[in-house]
Amino acid sequence: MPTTFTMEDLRQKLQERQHKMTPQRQIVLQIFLDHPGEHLSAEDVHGILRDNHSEIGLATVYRSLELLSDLGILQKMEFGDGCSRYEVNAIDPDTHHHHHLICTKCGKVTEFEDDLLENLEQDIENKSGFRIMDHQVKFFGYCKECQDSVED
Amino acid sequence: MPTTFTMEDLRQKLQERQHKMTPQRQIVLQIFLDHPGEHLSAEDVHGILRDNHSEIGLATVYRSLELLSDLGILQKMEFGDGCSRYEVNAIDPDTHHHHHLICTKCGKVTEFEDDLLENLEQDIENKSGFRIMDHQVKFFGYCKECQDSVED
DNA sequence: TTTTCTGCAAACGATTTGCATACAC
DNA sequence: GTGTATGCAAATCGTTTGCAGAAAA
Repeated sequence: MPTTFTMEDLRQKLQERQHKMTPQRQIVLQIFLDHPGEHLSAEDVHGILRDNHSEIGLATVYRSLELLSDLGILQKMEFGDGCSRYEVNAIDPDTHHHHHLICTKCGKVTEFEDDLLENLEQDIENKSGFRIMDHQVKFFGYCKECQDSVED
Repeated sequence: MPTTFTMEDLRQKLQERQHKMTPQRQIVLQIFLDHPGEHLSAEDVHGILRDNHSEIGLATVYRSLELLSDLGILQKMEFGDGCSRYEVNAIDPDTHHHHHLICTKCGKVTEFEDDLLENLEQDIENKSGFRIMDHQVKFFGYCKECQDSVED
């Protein structure tokens, strides 16, 4: 059982919505499969494509990122650096629960695997009547490396 | 004991950093005190000021919002609607832990009070060595009102 | 009076859009 | 063939910045 999306998943999800499987969309997805654990912006993707000598119009990159997000293949997120960033979702919607640790000094973003929020989600649904489909958690602080230089 | 910031806190924090107490900064803070539980953007604030006939240059609004955030009085956040939004922090850094429930259908953002993440934070610090200062949690799903119309 | 602020207008950078062409189905 | 996607350039929109005048300390 694959833990992440494949090109075949893309083809299938595109078909369901009468969208077309194009080389550009495949390439954009491939970039994310080739860069696990990274949080790529549209410019990042565009730059990687340029390096690969398989350039795609920036507007198409933006359109592909939005489409892949709509299809649930990518997850869109903001880390406060002025642009949207994306990463591949896990296929199982219950497994893609990792949190982001954002260092407010150096800006580095790392991940932390966890599923402790399951209980919390249930609790929130019960108390608020809100039907939760997904969540995003960001922790702000100082990464190991920056803690040394912080002692003020 | 006040649960939120006052004008006097602003004066004090500004002094500590040799910044000046200006009418504009007071007015911007006052807007937030007058609109508890709302998540105002720079444009929102600017619009409210216009309605109040106490207009302030938009650039100044942006500068005030950034300053107030730096002072820890406001909290900056993104809900994916293309602009930064702000709300007043609680004074006690341990009490300002409410989560945001974002309806992906109508876009409404509501709050949910909770402090269940304390344990989680400790756990993360132990396992990752990351020193956590703050966190933000967003839940995406359907609000009560939208659940009725979702049944697909 | 010295330094920091404000307001305006211009600059910016990320993202979106219109449109003619190219391509997937 | 038909409808959707691409690429380009122009437009948009939130936000930042330079600078001269205004105001706080």
